[in-house]
Amino acid sequence: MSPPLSPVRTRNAAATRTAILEAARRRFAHEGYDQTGLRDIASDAGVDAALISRYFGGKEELFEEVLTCGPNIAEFLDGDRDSFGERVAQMLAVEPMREEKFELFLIMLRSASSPKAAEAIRRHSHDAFYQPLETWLGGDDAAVRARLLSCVMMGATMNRVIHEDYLLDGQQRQELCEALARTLDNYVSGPV
Amino acid sequence: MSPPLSPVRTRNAAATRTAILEAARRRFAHEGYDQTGLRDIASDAGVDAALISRYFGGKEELFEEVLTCGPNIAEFLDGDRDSFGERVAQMLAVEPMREEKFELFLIMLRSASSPKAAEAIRRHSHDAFYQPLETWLGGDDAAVRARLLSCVMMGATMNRVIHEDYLLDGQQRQELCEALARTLDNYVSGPV
DNA sequence: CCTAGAAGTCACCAACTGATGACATGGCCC
DNA sequence: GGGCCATGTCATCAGTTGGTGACTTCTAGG
Repeated sequence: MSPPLSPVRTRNAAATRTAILEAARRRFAHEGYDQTGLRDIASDAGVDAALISRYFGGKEELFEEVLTCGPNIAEFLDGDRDSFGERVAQMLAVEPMREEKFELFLIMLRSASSPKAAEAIRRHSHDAFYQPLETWLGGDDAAVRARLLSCVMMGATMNRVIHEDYLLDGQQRQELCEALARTLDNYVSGPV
Repeated sequence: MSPPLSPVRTRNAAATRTAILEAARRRFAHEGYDQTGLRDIASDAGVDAALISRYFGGKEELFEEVLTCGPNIAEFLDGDRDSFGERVAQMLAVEPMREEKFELFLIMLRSASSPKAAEAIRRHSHDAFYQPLETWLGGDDAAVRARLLSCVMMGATMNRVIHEDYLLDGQQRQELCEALARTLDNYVSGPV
């Protein structure tokens, strides 16, 4: 599927670990937990599959490690508060989905139905998404606002995953982006 | 998992087909395509697993049949246009998720990551969700409005699936419901 | 009552998965 | 240079899955 990430790597445990983690993250994001086999990850990382179980304990532990060492919501929270909606909407509706920013969403969406992965996702999506978002929002109804934001972000990603944007042309995507931005900004600072 | 749906059924092909379809729909909705085995469905339907392949051709064909014979968006489109937001938001945020109305969403969310099921989902979600919704909305920007509605509906369902509502209490859920209703109604008839 | 064929069951297959223990190999320190 | 241990590979296992063909059993029609 992918070219090897670290072409030169000679018996360097740390580098091998990283290569496995990166390969796993990409696989989990683009195919989901169930559809990703240890042999796939190993092949991408240029490593024998047995090594993964030895390094991480097993597939589930690898998945947890991928979640905890990966990107989180902080990226979206950086920057001007007033342009939050526009920044996020741009990513959700316009930017190509292969972006790394998407990986967290994709992993959650594509793996949430696997019982083995569900608990890790639930925990991580709370700790590395909801909680920071809620704190960033502040105020009494931060929890509800965070949920509303999450609904739109998740739903927009889900729709792109299912339909791969076949249904909307560039113009419509632009309109979608603007509408999403308004909704998001409203959830951030408007009346709930 | 579930009690047999048709306790008395003696060599009645049509009834057996229906029993299999119902069992499959529930399984696919609550566990997803990958996690559901033909043996699980057969067990729920009180039938031998071999019968499923013989009746439907295979798991993929069964899945397609479940989608096409199941509920669609029409249920949400019935009733007063002005109360659309409230009705849908009520379902999304308040009503128990075991409701049959949810099954279409759950099937899509929980099975979208399976390549075998993805194409059927894409097609069905277009034919039995987007298209009717777009027609119902009407107007030049119906496609964009349909997408916006879909984002919120999908996202809200996704969040409930992941977090099972642990994060919100009754009061917050009520606030969430009202906010969702406003957003949905705005997408239906407000300025996009 | 009896048989033909539908309805349902059983045993089994090949493919795949995650995992494990035995083995090979290369780099580092003395 | 030589041995040791971390690093990596190989063969293989047990479990599960979807699928298939041969078999049994029950019902309907004569």
